[in-house]
Amino acid sequence: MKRTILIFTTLIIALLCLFKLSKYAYFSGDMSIEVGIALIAIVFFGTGMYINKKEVRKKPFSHRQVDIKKVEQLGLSEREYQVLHEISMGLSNKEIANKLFVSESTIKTHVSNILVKLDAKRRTQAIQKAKEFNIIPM
Amino acid sequence: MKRTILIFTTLIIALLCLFKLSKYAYFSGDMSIEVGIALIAIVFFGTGMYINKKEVRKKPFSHRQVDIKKVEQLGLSEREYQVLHEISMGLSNKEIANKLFVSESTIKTHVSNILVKLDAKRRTQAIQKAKEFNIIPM
DNA sequence: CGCAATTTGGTACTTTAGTATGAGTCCATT
DNA sequence: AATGGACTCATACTAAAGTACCAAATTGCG
Repeated sequence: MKRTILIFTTLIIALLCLFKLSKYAYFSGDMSIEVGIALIAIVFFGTGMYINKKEVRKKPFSHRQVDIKKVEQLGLSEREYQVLHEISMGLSNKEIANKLFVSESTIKTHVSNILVKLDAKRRTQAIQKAKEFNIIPM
Repeated sequence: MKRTILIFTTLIIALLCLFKLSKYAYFSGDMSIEVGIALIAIVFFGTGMYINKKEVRKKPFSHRQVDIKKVEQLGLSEREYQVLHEISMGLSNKEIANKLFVSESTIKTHVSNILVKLDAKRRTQAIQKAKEFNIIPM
């Protein structure tokens, strides 16, 4: 964060310098104006990308953590979320049923509800969506 | 990639418009010049951050690259790897068939071979194993 | 060229997945 | 006590997925 402030300060100073320089440059031809604008555009474009990349690098795993809020937002219950997790581990309905000590029918019901809530047609698509929503650990 | 080109085209057009506008604005006061430059700076700064964020989102696990050696090691053919990728995207056999312009039978054959080679019982387990082997982008 | 691997496609079959519907239990809130 | 949500389970059904086996076309390579 300190770094961002520093970069911004430097940028503002650079901008002010450009203002001063531009006052002299404006009357030395039309080309320099356009070149100047293009330069500013490129510099700020690059800076924007640079700062963003820095931010992402700082927290490379933050967006990969489980987003509990998203789970609530989707209306997934505790049990449904459990089942979703087991699905993502590649288990069949029967295997999940054995693991959670319930019948396969129950798992089927849960899976159907999960598919509706995640707006998925198949369990594989549910895995993909869950990944996108960051609600399963990858 | 197409999107990036589109955004850049729009930006260039916007820039050219600004050039035209600036020619009239330059002589209507000193403030407008600085405001104009600041605007360009902000717009390009924002665009830079936006595009970068998009790119990062597209390949959030770029540092965990696809292990091509592992693909060969597992004996997965080019086509099989393609199909595996589509499976991981949550597509059904029929959807994959349509996407790759082949019959569903062909996809079934590929899937069966994939499951044997990955030692998986289901396609969901194949996805899980593929993740472990780092042979699909996560 | 000829061989091997890949890719494609089919049929017939079994298994798993998913839908629809209904219903009983438990538990917290009103 | 009643209502609603979550969890459970069942039946009956349809739709995918997956297996087994076979076979033809294609492609890459020595």
